[in-house]
Amino acid sequence: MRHICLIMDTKRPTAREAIIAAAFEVLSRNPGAKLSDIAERAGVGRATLHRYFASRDDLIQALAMTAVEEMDEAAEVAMKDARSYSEALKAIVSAFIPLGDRYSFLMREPLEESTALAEEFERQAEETRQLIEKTKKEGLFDPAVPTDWLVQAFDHLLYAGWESVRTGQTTPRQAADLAWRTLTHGLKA
Amino acid sequence: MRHICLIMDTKRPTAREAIIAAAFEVLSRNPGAKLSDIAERAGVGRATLHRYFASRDDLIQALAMTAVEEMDEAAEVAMKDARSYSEALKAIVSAFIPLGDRYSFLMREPLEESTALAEEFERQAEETRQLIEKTKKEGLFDPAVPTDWLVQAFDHLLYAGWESVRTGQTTPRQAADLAWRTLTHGLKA
DNA sequence: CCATAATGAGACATATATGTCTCATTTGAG
DNA sequence: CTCAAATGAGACATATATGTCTCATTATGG
Repeated sequence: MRHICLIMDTKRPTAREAIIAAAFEVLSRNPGAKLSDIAERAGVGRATLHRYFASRDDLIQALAMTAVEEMDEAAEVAMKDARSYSEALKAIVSAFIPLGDRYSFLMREPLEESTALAEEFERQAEETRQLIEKTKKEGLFDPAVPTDWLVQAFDHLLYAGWESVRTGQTTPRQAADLAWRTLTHGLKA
Repeated sequence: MRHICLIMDTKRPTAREAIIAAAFEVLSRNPGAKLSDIAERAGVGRATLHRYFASRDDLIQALAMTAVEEMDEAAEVAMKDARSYSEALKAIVSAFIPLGDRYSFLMREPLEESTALAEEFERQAEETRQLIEKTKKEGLFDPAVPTDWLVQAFDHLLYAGWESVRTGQTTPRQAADLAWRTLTHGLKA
């Protein structure tokens, strides 16, 4: 019996996954959307949503966790065939830009406090930090520039890319190039 | 009689102004704070707050309008003795960085729709755009870089500076320098 | 000192999302 | 087919900020 349950846990195309997917869709368009909107979009009853996610915060937290996992995965794939840390960082920019329209609403949520999620955030931030440190040693960035600022600039230029794509000003590819150029060489003539 | 009223409108050290000041203080620490918290901080009753601002949205809108005005003023002062548009833009970065801790919560508010405020936003964005266009003609930026991206990068590096100051990573002066450097020359070695 | 306006305190009504619970129905495994 | 688990629909209770209103008190201008 148990092994069957385990299989079902792994391959469950509906319910929980459908709700998470619907939540991303709905909340990215309207961050204040009601749970009933999300349930409807997911094609499930509101009660079922509550069976999987006890509260709104629970759901938001699950979304954030999903985002972290997907970004981890995207980063890993992007770094796979990079020949240097600098190439890897650049590849990550390109890989993250298309994720913006799904995740950007999370920035407006008052997350925090949850230990499990906070740890993941911290870990991911630390990984970014260390990758940037390594690119510094490769000579990509001026060692005199604080790594903290590099992280801030990296993050916010990513957001700028998201916004740029969202408003139709650029394609994801263009946004990635512009963000990378800004970070490394700036925009001077 | 009327002239007296006019004078009172101009010099009113209490009530409305106190509420706005308190709202900035309270909301920048806790964006979801209750109106009663704001009223208390302002030293007025909740009813009085409602006499000046019919609804929460009204208050938020007034805060946004205040922010726009203060940024206009800060920009004007900063540009006063600039000898070029490029210098002016740089001065604006320095002038805006210290404003972050008061205004950043406004980014999380679902503003929009209000005609008067939306117009101000649009005007200010357009002014930034045109200033950047002029710095382009002075040779500060690569003409091949879309002005839209320059505006995005400008805004988001400003936010990066705000965050950097807020978390104590840098002083406002350092943040301004780093943001400017990133925008113009990037962070390469 | 007077009269008007502004204020504070608090009761009151409202709205609305949220979370809980029940029960009939459906689904899926054996 | 049978039964247990999952689900949907919807009633129900709850919580809480919000906005309104009243009235006694205070402040202020004349």
